[in-house]
Amino acid sequence: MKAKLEDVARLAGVSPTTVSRTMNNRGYVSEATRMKVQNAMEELNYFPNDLARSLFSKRTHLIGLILPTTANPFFAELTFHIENLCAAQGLKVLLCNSLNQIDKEEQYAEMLIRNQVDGIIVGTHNRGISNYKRANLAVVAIDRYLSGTIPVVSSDNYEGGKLATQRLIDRGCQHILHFNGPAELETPAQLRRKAFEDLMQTYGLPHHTYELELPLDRDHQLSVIRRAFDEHPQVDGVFASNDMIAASVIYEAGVRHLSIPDDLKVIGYDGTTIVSSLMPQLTTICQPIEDIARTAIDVLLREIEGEFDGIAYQTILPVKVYDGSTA
Amino acid sequence: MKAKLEDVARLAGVSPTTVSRTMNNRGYVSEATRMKVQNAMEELNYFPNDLARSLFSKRTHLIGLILPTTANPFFAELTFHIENLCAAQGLKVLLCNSLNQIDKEEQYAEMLIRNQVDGIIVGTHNRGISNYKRANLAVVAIDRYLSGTIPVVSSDNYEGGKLATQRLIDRGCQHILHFNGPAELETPAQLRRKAFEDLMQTYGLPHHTYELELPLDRDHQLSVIRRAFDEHPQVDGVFASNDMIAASVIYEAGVRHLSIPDDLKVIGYDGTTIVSSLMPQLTTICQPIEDIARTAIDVLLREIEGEFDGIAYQTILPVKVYDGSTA
DNA sequence: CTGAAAGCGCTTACAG
DNA sequence: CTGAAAGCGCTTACAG
Repeated sequence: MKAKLEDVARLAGVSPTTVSRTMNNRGYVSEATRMKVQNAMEELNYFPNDLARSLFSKRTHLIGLILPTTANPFFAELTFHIENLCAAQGLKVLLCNSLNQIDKEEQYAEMLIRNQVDGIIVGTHNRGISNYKRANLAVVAIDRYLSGTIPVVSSDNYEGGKLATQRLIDRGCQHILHFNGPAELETPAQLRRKAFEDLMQTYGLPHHTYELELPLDRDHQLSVIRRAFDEHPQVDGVFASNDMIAASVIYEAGVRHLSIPDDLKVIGYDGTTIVSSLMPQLTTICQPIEDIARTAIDVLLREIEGEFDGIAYQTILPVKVYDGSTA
Repeated sequence: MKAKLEDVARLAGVSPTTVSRTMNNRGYVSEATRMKVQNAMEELNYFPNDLARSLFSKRTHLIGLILPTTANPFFAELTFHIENLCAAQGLKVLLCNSLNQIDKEEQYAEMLIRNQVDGIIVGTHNRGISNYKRANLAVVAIDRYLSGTIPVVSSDNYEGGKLATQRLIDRGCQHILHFNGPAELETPAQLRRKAFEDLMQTYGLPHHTYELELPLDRDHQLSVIRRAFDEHPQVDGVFASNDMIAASVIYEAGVRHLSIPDDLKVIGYDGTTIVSSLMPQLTTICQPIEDIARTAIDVLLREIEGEFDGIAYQTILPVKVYDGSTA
C-alpha cells in the first residue's frame, strides 16, 4: 500500500504535524527529529499526496491548455514550449485538443474547472468563454479574442501579412492569391488577410482571397487550391496563411508544371522548426513561438497572483521573414 | 467565491449527503428534492471539486504522458491521438516533454506519482523506471523496453526496416546508407537497423549505418549526413529511420546536385500526416499511430482495472509502405 | 427517502 | 521545539 504521512509519523515516532513541518521546511524542527523523519520517509518511499495538499492550499499548480490540435506543426511547437516553460516553474499542463469543436471546448473548460486548475491558456475560439468567466479563473488567450477582458498574446499578424504581401510584390507578382482559414474563427490571423488586401489595394493590384473550411485537412485544401488556380490561370504569387497550405500550393503547382519561383512565388506563414527542417526552401513568415509561449505564461502567472494592474490587454510580438527560395 | 457542496445544500434546504446523492445519481432521492437541489446547483453555478472527490475515491482519471518532445511530427500526432482517445473515455492527460533527459524524466515520474495519476504512458527510455516501480503504478511503454514487466506497444520495427531496405534493393540500389538514432536509447527502432543490416547481408551487399546523437537537431543531422556522403560518394540509396532525417538527406542531395530518385533513392520512416502533407513525394514506412495510441490506452486501462492476466507483454502492430516518388 | 458522522491525506493556527 | 484539533470539499456506510 502507498505510504501516507501518518505512516511516516508512526515510524519516526513523531506527530503528523512534525512530519509536515520537516517536509515543508516550515517552523522549528530539531536536527535529530528531522533526521528521524527523513529516514522514515526514505524507508517507506514516501511521496506526499498533492491532491490533499491542493485541497487545503487551493492551489494545484495545474494549467489547462486548450488548442485545436497538437497534430499541426505550429501548435505542436507551441505546446512543447508551453509545457517546457511551465515545467521549469513547477507548473503542470493538462492538455486539451478541441479540434475547434465548440462542444468539446466547453466540456474541456468545465473539466478544467472541476480539476481546480490555477489557470487556462486558450488557443481556440470563444464560445466556451461563459464557462471561464463564471469561475472567474485566470485565463490568457493565444491569438484569439475571447472577450474584452481576457488578455491576448499574439504575434504581429498585420505586419506579417504586410511583409508577406510586400515580398511578393517586390518580386514582381501582379496576380496574387491569398488562402486563409475560416473567418468565423475570428482569429487575429484574419489580420493577415486584411494586411494583404489593404496592401494590394494600395498598389492598385487585384486581390483574391480564398477561405478554407474546417476541418483543414489536406484534401479540402487541395480542392480549394485547384479551384483557385482554375479561376485564376494568370496567378503568379500565393500568400498562404500557414505553411501547410503553402506546401499544398507548391504541390499543386508541381502538378500543373508551374516552376517555383519562376512561374509562381509562394510564401507561407508560421515558420516552425518542423517545417523549416522538412521544407527548408519555403519562404515564410516566422512567428516567435517560444516568445509567445513565454509571454502567455507570464501573463497568466500575473493573473494568478492577482496582479491585474500590470497586465496589458494585448501583447503583440514581432515576426520576421524567413528567406527561402520559393518567393 | 466558488460555491461548494455545502452552499448548495444550504440553499436547497437539504443535507450535504442529499446533494451528493442527487449529483451522483446514487441512492434514493425524491423528485421534489432532486429538483430543489438541481435548481440550487444552477443558481450557484456549482461545479464539484474533483480534488476532493479523488481524494476520497483514490481515482483521479488522470493519465501521465511522458515523451521526448511534442515538437516532432511523430510524437505530436501520437500525443494528439492519445489525448483524443483519453478524453473520449473521461481521462485527462498530463503532458511531460522529457527531451530524453534522464533527470527530467525522473522528476516527471515523481510529479505524476504525487499527483496520483491513475497510470502513465511512457515514450522515453528507461532509467526513471525505479520511480514507477516503487509506486506500483499502471504503466505502459510505447516503443521502449523499460523492464521485463512493463507492457510495450510498438509497431513492427523489424518488418518496417525490412520493407524499407527491400524497397531500395528492388529499385536497384547497391550502396545503401542507413541513418538511425542513438543506440543508447535502446528503442525498438534499433530493430529497423537490425533488419537493414540483416537484409543487406542476405543480399551480399555492403551496409553502412550512421548513428545520430542527441539532441537530434537539423544541424547535427546535416553534419552527419555530409560526412556520410563524403565517405560514400557511390551512395545510391538511403534508409532514414525517421522522416525528418530523410528530409535532410534529400536537402543535402540537392546541394550535391544528386537527382532523386534517379541518382539517389531515399526512404523515410514514420509516415505522419504532417509529413505526408508537407512532403507528399517522400516514400516512407507508415506507423499506425492512432492504433498505437488506442492499444496503449487499452493496455493501460486494463492494468488500472487490475486485469493483469489478459495483458500481453508485447503488442506489435503492422506497418506499411507509403508510395512516394523518392524511392 | 433523508441526515449526522467519520474519513480521504494533508496543513496550519493554537497551545504548551 | 512538538502535538492535538480543526478543516480543505467531497463520499459513503450507518441510522432512522
